[in-house]
Amino acid sequence: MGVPPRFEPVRPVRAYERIVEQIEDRVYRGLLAPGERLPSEREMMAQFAVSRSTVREALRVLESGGLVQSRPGDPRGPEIMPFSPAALRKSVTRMVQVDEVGLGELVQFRMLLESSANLLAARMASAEELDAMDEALAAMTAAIDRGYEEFSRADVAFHDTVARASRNTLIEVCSDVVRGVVLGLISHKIAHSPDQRELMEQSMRHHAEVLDAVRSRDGARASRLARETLYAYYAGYVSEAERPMLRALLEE
Amino acid sequence: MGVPPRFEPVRPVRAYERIVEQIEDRVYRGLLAPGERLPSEREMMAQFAVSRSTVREALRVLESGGLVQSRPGDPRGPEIMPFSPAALRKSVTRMVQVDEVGLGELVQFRMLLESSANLLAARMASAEELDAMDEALAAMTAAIDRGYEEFSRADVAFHDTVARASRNTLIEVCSDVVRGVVLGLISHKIAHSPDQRELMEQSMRHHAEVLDAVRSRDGARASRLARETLYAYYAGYVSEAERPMLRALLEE
DNA sequence: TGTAATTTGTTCGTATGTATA
DNA sequence: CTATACATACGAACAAATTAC
Repeated sequence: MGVPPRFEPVRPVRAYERIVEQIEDRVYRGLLAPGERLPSEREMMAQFAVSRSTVREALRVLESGGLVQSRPGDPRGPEIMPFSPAALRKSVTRMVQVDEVGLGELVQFRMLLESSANLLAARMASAEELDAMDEALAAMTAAIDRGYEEFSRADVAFHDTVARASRNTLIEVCSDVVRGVVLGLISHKIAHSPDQRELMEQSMRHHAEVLDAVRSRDGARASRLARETLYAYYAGYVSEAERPMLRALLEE
Repeated sequence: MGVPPRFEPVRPVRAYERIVEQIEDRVYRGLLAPGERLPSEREMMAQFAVSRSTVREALRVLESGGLVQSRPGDPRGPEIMPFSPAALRKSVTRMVQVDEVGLGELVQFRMLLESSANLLAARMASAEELDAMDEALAAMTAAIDRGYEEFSRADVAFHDTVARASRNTLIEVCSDVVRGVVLGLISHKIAHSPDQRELMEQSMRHHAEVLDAVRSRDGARASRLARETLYAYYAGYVSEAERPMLRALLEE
């Protein structure tokens, strides 16, 4: 009404960006599905009417986003890739690297993600998914004697199963990403911990409790257990200044 | 123990990737801060001992990740950029575009994010932040007469203030991203809604309630209000099949 | 199995428009 | 206003890798 219509600042659009847009658009519309192939660089050079360097810049950008993958000498052309959380993981990793976020915030975020995942899993999990959790828990138990590496893999599998049972892909993917970043920051500390075996046994008991709550369809308890367990595990690695932030999620 | 050590599959590392790694590494170590400049393409071509095209491919990848920005004719060279959630937003947008996640999951995720943001804001918000929320709410009230565009901007400002008060950058950024994607999917429906004015007034009342709960340091209430408000707003746009997923977050 | 054809990875040289000093 | 240095974009060429016959 009283607001004068204003123009937007323009940034020169480079040739390779137009190519990226066109290809992204086709993928989004489903006209180009994972597994299918893009034309060869020389073919695209002709279709887009640009030089090969320009085509290659576009391909490098698409590749860094995980949308395509090109391999030398492959006459079938660059491959359209299925979705992968790799790009998301890189973004979060960068936030951590440039000190935009610290370990405390990561753990806090993981607490709220897993808390929600457990709540939803308790409500939604199918019999098959409960069985899968059983298996994952058994794998954890068996892995205690085989070292932290193996135990960590089984632990990840358990959390993955629960997250998938939440029936929310965003929760699933974000949990995976944040868990990966947290482990990347402190897994070496755990791996060299003197009371490593006790940590694993304690973890196993906590996971058994979670599974029990999920199976009993007790979402509130499963949710609370997630927060408590994560706090018990990671609070020691978080600076004292950030610890009250984590406790805020416990006293609900 | 019994596990035979296995080799990892190798992917040929291309020249431009090594360049990207070196530059990313310097930025992560703080040796290259936002605002600083990279050498010119010709200079890098000499330092990395590669061709111009290779340097350019690396720069395009870094640019698509939001890490640097180069402009034609600028003799100071490509600029190191501060962190921006643009890359994160793009990843999430892609997940939505390829139908990996639907509106229901997005809204559910937003419910748990804002629920947590409100909970933490009630505990952590400073007097200045409470004042900022007051201002944002006043702006919303004033914007009701100026149309949905303006109201939406004020609404976003309010949520941003609350998210920032949570003192968790991940929550802040993810809320911003998911909110943007959701609005991108349905803002045109709201903009053409016949009972638009009533929606805005209702929204304003809900936000006033949230602010009251935050100011009273009543985290549980602020948290519950976030979930209820979002459900009341967006459930109508979500398919009936997905709606029970949202309700699961209400009955806690 | 080996060979030929095709493709990508990379380099080099050049022309053009643009921003800074 | 001019000179300089820059980024954008083009095109040709060679080596290495992959597929297919």
